[in-house]
Amino acid sequence: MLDDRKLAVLRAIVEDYVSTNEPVGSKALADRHNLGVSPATIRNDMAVLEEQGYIAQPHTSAGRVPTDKGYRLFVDRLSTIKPLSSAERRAIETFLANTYDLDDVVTRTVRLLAQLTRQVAVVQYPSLTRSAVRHIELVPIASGRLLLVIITNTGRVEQRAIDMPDGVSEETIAHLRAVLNAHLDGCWLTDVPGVVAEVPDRLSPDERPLAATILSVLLETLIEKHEEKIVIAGAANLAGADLSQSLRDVLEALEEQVVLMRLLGEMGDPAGLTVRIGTENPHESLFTTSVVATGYGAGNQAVARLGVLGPTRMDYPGTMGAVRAVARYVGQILAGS
Amino acid sequence: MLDDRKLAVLRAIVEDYVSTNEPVGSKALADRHNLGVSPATIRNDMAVLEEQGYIAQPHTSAGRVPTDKGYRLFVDRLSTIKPLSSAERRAIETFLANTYDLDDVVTRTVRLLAQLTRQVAVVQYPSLTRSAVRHIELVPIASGRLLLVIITNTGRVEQRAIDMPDGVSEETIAHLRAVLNAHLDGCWLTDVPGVVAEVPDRLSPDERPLAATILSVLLETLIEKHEEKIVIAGAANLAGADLSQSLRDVLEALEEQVVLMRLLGEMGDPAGLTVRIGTENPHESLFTTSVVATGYGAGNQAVARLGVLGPTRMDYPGTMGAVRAVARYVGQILAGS
DNA sequence: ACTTGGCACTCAGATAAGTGGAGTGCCAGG
DNA sequence: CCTGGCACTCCACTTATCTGAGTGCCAAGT
Repeated sequence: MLDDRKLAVLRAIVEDYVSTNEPVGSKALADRHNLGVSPATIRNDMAVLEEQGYIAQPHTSAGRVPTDKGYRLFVDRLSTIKPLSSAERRAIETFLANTYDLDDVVTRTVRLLAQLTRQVAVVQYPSLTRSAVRHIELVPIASGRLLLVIITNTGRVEQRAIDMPDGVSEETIAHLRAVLNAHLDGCWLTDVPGVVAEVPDRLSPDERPLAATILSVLLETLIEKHEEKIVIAGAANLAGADLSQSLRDVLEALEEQVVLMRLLGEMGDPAGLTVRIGTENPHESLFTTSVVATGYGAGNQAVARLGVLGPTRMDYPGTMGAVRAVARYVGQILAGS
Repeated sequence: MLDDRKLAVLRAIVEDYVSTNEPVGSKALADRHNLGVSPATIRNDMAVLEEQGYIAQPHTSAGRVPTDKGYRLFVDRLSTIKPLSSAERRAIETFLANTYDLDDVVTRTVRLLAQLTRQVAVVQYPSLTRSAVRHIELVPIASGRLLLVIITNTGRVEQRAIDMPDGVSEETIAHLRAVLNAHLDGCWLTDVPGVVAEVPDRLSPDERPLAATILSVLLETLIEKHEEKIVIAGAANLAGADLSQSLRDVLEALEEQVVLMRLLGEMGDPAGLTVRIGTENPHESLFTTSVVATGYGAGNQAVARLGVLGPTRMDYPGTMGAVRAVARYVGQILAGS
């Protein structure tokens, strides 16, 4: 129902509007792109596109602007992901070279993405589910509290403080530590719940209450809290873009962990790029923004997501290229360290 | 040179301007505050205040607006820190109750401050210098790397990955771990450098290269990196305030660790409240903002700083009250856990 | 059946002009 | 030293007018 030329017109409208930020008219289109037809013909095509809901005019007798539906079609069928320039590749490499640890990788990645796309970058910490327990440490700290530290083979460290009943001896703690490590060392996180269930059998009755507390905290930390941490950068880039929605709402949404989680999206297609446009977003404050996200992780195992958020009027091919490239590169780094 | 009434006029101008965000004129002043004199008299006083640089008019025949110098005088001599309402006190307590660990305390504190003051809150992680080493862990992770984990008695956990030469045995690592803990357990961080210097003597020659690497990373982590981490919240609150400076610049400044550090200020007067107004700030992007900061820490030992940033047109007494109250409360929590 | 030039029409945004009113400075009298 | 009065200034707001980019539609051309 949309012939090739109409699609070409839509593509041209999206491209022009993205680059100029002004409603684009039939004459301008005919001039800038050599579509081989006159403005009048383009007007007819635009009328059809508008009727189908792909474009709209801000007011009578202004040019056309793509709708969310128009961007969607553009992304799905009319654009090819733009590979990075060599300068950009070099930027990635220098930015991510010589990373120390996971925190370091994540922090640099989010800044890199923000800088590369000139938008707001969002990076989720790699999930723990693909990693294994490397070591568990129990350390008494002041005033009847115990610090539980879990170290994984991906270099991630989780910590939680636990209230401890009075009169627990150093020996008890040492024993618990030994037992926990004996059972859990090398254990895949996905197997932890099963293994944990067996632990109490190896303990003397008076150790069990404390052990129960520790184990429940341990499970909670590893299983439930395992995907919560998200980091953002480049909020300043929102100031330039004119969100019709009040900027404040968007900034507020970005400070809510919960919203951020949903924004990166369920891991439906972990590896592939996800693009969510305008009202496709899960939160009303983000109806004038688009999100380009993808999974990433060591090798090709996607264990977390990263992406960028910007106005719906964004350079999709470029942004998608940058997101994909960064995800791949970070994957290599995670695999190699 | 400024008699009492002129000071009262200045105070009234600041208060009115802060609450209305509009230049305040002589008539409005006479109406809203009972200064006991006529608008004409106030006009004369205002002329003097303007000549001295405490207030200014945006244009002829508009009301007056306080200058940075005017705010400074107001803060120094004309205002008393406003104690919190009981509702606010309750908010603090519920917000900070049942905190798990240091991360938790800091995260909640920064959000609390942002919410309480409706401005941007900035919290620096407590410095390590007042704490002692509780435990040191060495954990081999994938591909020739070693994870150094340092746990302090304040519940803080630091981690760094270290490249390891090939062929280091588990026993070597275990021995190093034992030696390190034997020497450093309970050691005040300020004493660490001295103690570290002695360690190599207790090691066999083939352990020394690796040990040297570990020790240098350890020193670096504890001593140099110890004040870097800063957390902010409430950036959305900037959207409401109309910074004459482009909002973008301020947001950008807030993403720079370095700027944030200088913004909280040198620990000149660690305990007291510091107020930095407009051009007193260290960074040009922040010339239209003010910062209210203070030191905080377990007990009355100030080991880090926290504060808020907002437009120069801010409610100084209220903000100062909130900052001071939060700092005190966090101090109690840190001392008690 | 599609394309094209022509033409009347619409409407947001810019420019110009007019008006109201808040606020000032200054002066002369209490 | 304070006060009321008065002339003056100038921003902010409203109204009026104009312009031009862009459209929709139609009739003629291919």
